[in-house]
Formats: sequence, C-alpha cells, structure tokens
Amino acid sequence: MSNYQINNTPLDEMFKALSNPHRLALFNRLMNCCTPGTKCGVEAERFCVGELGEGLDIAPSTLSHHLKELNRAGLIQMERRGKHVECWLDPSVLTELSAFFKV
Amino acid sequence: MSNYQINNTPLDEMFKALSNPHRLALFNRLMNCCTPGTKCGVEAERFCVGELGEGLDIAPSTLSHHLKELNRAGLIQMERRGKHVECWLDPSVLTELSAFFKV
DNA sequence: TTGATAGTTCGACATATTTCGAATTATAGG
DNA sequence: CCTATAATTCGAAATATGTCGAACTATCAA
Repeated sequence: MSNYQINNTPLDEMFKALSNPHRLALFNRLMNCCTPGTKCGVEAERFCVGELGEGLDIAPSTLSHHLKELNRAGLIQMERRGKHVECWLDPSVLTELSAFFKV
Repeated sequence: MSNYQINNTPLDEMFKALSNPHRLALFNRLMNCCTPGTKCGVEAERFCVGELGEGLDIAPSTLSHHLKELNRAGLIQMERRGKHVECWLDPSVLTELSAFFKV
C-alpha cells in the first residue's frame, strides 16, 4: 500500500491536513511570509495564532484545532512565547513535498 | 482565503483526494510507472482499474469510487478502452504541485 | 443472443470531520 | 492577587467520508 513518510509523518496525513480550505489558507499564509530561498522560522517569518486566523472568520477554538492538525501532521512548528503562540514552517518539509511530486 | 488552483481544480480538493491512504496508494502506482522525465499516459504507463486495485483489498465499488475522486480532482485521467478503463497521470499536474511546495 | 469479464451506480451504515460556544489554562501587567 | 488577553480543551451537533453488497451497464467472444 506504499507508506511514504516525511519526517516520520505518513504522506496521507500531510495531505489530509492540507485538504481543508481553512487549514490550507493558514498554511499558505506561512508559506507566503517565508522569504524564498531562506530559512523559515526566523523572527520576522513567524505568525502568532491570532494573526494567522485574521479574516478567516472562524471561532478561536476552530482556529486552534486546525493549527493543531497542521502541527500534528508535521507541517508547521508551534512554540509559546509569552501570551502568544508562534507558528512557522519547517522548510525541509516543503522541500520533500516538492520532491514527491517531481516528475 | 487564498484560492490556488491547478487546471481549474482548487488545491484543497487535490489534497483531499490524496488524503486517503487507498487513494494515495493508487496515485503512487501511477506515479511509479511513469518514467521520470518522460510524458505519462503512454501505452506502457497506463493501468486499468482492476490492475490498479490489486492487493489493495477493497471492493470493486470502493475502488471505482476512489478512482473517480482522483479523476474529479484532476489528478488522473481515465478512458474506456474495450472492456477496460485505463488510468494515467497528467504530468503537468505533478509539475504544478511540485512547484507549489518549492521553497 | 447469451455468457463472462470489467466497471459503475445506488443505498445503507459506521465512522470521521468541521464547527461552535462555554469553560479552562497560561501569561503579563497593574 | 486580580484582570485582561491569548489560546486550548471539551462536548455537542451537523455534515462528510469510506466502505460494502446488490443491482446495473458496457464490451467482447462464442
């Protein structure tokens, strides 16, 4: 049944995490704040939970749930910093996902 | 909310199609039969429905359903040929999906 | 035309997902 | 210690998904 994994997360779980429009939007925000070619996760390339959810029109509890899913799937990193929880992308995951589809 | 599309299919629907282990396995079989760098869909790089489902241990109706989903998501092509229905990948979709994750 | 093989459609059922609001936890500041 | 802000957890409800078997359609070959 093929069991490809990236950083110990089965691929299908990654795709499941990206299969919801809200979660994909959150993921996209983090992708777009990443300067191409540079390491993600730098100060300026982090968003806190509240910022990420802006304009998405979902309840805080729903937002929290979705970010947790993205995190469980290994797609984003999260870390508490004072009152906020910061989120950022793991660039290596992006690279591997890109490679997966490489013809 | 960002609305990326590839060939008129919203990205989140593509990921949804790939989010099921069975469907991902089917997709993988088609990917692996594609000679890297060459055009997919060539005679030798097609599988009929029955072949694709071999070893997956799912009912024919379930198999049919999953392939239909992959097709609806624009990830695979399907065409009747005599008694069989042949399936193959659209390489341009692969390229675009790969590009999406490109850092 | 009849039978066999390959797939699809349909209806049903169990399970999973999405979403919310209310209650809760964590932290900083007065 | 008390309050406000940020986020998470929990339980409930509505909706979606995965799966099957039975019935159906399509095609080829005798």
